[in-house]
Amino acid sequence: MDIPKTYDPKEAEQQHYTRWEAQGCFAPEINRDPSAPVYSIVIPPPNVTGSLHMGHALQHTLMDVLTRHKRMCGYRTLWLPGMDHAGISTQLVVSRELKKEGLSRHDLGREKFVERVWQWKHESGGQILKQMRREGASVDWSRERFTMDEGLTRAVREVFVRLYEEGLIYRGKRIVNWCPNDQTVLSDLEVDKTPQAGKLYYLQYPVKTANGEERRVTVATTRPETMLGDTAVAVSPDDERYKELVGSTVLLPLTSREIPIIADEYVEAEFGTGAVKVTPAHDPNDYDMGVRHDLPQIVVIDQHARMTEDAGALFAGLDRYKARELVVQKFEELGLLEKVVDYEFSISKCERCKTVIEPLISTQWFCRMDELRDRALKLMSDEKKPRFTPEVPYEKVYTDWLENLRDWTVSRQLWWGHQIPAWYTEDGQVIVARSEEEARAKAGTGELTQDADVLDTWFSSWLWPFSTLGWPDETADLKTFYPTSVLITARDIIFLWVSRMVMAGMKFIGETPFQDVFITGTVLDKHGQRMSKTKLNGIDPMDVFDKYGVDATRLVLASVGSTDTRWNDNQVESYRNFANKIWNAARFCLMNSEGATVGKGFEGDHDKWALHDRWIISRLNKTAREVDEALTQYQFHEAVQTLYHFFWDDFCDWYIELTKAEVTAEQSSPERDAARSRVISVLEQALRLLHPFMPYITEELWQRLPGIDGKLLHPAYTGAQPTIMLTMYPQSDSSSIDEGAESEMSAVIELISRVRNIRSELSVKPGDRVRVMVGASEESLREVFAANRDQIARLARASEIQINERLDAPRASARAVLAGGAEVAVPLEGLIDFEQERERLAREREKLEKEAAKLEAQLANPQFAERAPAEKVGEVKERLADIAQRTRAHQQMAEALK
RNA sequence: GCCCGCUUAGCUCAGUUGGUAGAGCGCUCGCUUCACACGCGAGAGGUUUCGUAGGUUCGAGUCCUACAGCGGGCACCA
Repeated sequence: MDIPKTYDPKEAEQQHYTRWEAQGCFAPEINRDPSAPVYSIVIPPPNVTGSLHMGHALQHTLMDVLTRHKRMCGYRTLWLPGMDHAGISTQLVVSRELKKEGLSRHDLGREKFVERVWQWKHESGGQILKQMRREGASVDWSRERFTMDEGLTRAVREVFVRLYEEGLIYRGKRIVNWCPNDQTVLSDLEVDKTPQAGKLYYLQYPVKTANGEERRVTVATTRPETMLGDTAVAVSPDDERYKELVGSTVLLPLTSREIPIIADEYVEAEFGTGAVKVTPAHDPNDYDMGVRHDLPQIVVIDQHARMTEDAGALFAGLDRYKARELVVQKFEELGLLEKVVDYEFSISKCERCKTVIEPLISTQWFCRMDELRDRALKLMSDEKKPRFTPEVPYEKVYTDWLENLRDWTVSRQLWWGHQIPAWYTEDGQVIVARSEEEARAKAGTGELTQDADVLDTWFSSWLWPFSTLGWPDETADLKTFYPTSVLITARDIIFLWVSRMVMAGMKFIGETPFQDVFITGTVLDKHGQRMSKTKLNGIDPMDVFDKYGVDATRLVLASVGSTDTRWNDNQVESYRNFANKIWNAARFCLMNSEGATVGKGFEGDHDKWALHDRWIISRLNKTAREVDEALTQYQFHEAVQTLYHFFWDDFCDWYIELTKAEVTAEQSSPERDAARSRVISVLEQALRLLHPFMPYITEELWQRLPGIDGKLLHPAYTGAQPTIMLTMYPQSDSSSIDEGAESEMSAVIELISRVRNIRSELSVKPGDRVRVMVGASEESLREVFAANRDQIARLARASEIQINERLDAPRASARAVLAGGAEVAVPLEGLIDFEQERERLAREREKLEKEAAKLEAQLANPQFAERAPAEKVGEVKERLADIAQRTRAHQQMAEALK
């Protein structure tokens, strides 16, 4: 048998994925059971411009673990992949490419530019999907979707038309977030507020008084250039200082305008000077005030962030920052600049290009959210859907945000995206329709111009859970896979995406798009910083795959789950070692596989099996149960820990060692065949348990096991090519969980450990065999030790094991106490240093005494005995009795040394 | 300003109905024992202890209150 000593992940990672894919293992159609339950997940569509980062790898790992697990449990499983067209990002990427050729998108024109984007998409887009194959993601590629696909575009138009017809979508003139660089409007969610050090300018406006008396009102601003568009000065209605001025006017410097002083609740008397300049055309709060007081809106900054004609001849055409300097300079010359102070404030920047946002009044399309919002909130309050994991804090974050939701700006001044299905007649009539033909029919004329804007990228994403399944058609996929089972995503798109999907799902299907929402943690760098492109502190998952293997990386990511975790190569290394351990355990089984058959060896009366066989089957079933429970509750870390310890501690450290003598016997025999079959069968079950987490190594090893064929597949997949991913996930059988075997095994393990401890502490040479004398008053315990005499001798490196009712060891023996009142002694004539041994025993006794003192204090408290449940009191008494027994034995041992 | 999370062994983190503090890495000692040195065996390490101070309870890492440090979200910012 030619198996390398070290597992090389690369080979397995190259082979199996293409085979799985080619054989259709990822598609739900592989399941032949018409009554099979359904499990479905839609991927959060990554941007077409994106490449794989740790956040994706984390989400994908969790989705794949769940999908593979359910598939092995016989579910009709769909994990649907796809991508988002990512309007602004993609347009930026392609524009940048054009720029290298000295062109702008305007040079090409809209049609050619969009063609160019599609070309880019085909050639360089979707790197991430290739990388997903390496991750082992078992997505159904036959159902891959893109938000600009024909079908999804149809869904977008359908939704737009329906919402428009219901009056939920409307066109209006409002103040919006404008990015002067990208030349488009942005929703509030696409704007980053970043703190910035700046200046606060105190400007004085002369008041026009009846008697010609000189009086000035001071206003403060961080944007002096906007004063050119001021149409009022506002003060608090309760402010005594200004009360008499309300109703009078000020002469706005640098302009020939006279503007009123108004009173508005928005102004806080205590803040700043208590007087606020009001620029309705360039500030959202001022806009609202302007509406309240019917103030004119004077636009002084245009879409390129340059000053308009209305800003006055002196300023027209200037950049906003140049204009700022000039305004300040002019105020200074006029003696109206009171002071300039340093000031820290938040500034709104475009999420994509980081340009400072300019609030502008503009005509855009909006979606009214109150009705949609109320339905989502009701779903949460009445039915607690969707169920968030972790529930704290995300359920509250979600509902709080919904409660304060405002209308959604859905139009964007871009070329890449879903063009708004609205047409205008020559006389300005608006026709909203599913197609141009429909629009012509509605308008009764062919002379139509389509709205030039496109829809916000999220306007297609919010339909993703059903548009990908064929909606608005009543497709079989929609009926089968909607609602999806769970959504796994990052917390930063709960508002942008998760909440909107719930609203769209309720509105158009009448049902929540997913039962559960699992929010992943964030993978941070080793200093606890977020990984980001600008900080260059990101760790590329592909590099980690190359270095440690995909399976090891997946275990780390599964352990991350929902907690923020600092990335640490040590952890991947430890799981790389685990993969190697699995490899070598299998290597051992395969080197001793002659005569073995997977699935055999555990025949006959369970009670007659050897202890270690009953024990490992019990451990296997408990592990299956715990993994199942952990996954049901999305406790991925728990599942990984359980599997790790089952495989390494129970299976490798104990089961293989306990059976080694039988398995490696030189003479072939039915007993040897059976022992070999048992160990390889347990291995096979363990590989199945591990498969959702470690798809590659488990498949690689499973394929090598003797006797692998289609018969091992889950009944739902009968007829498929043999692969571990279509076997049945081990189900816990409570009748195989044998507490008796587990406690007997603990006694054996404890005995071996105590002898090993003595050997090590007293520096017995590893090769030296020792005599082990056991004294146990309980007959059943003596029987357990006797039945496992050979294994104990082997693992404790003993020449013989003497088992008696009472311990009768030579004076020169090292001793230890076991549970159940048993004792063990290792005669070490000539080796033992009496003083050293007394000290060792004293140390152990000290530990016992400490624990006993603690328990005694607890029992001595009358309140405890009175109020604690009898079961707990009994437990403490039992433990104390055990310690007392051990302490007595210790005293006798110390006596024996004298 | 409002809301939330985190603070447990040197490091990274588990600890889900309150009931004997755990893992991996690192460290110490001993081993090339015929699957594996990416390994095997043994051990130290948390001041009666889980950021600090109180409280509830027979009993608190776990529940409550306040505070501190770190991190996150939202709002405002003339």
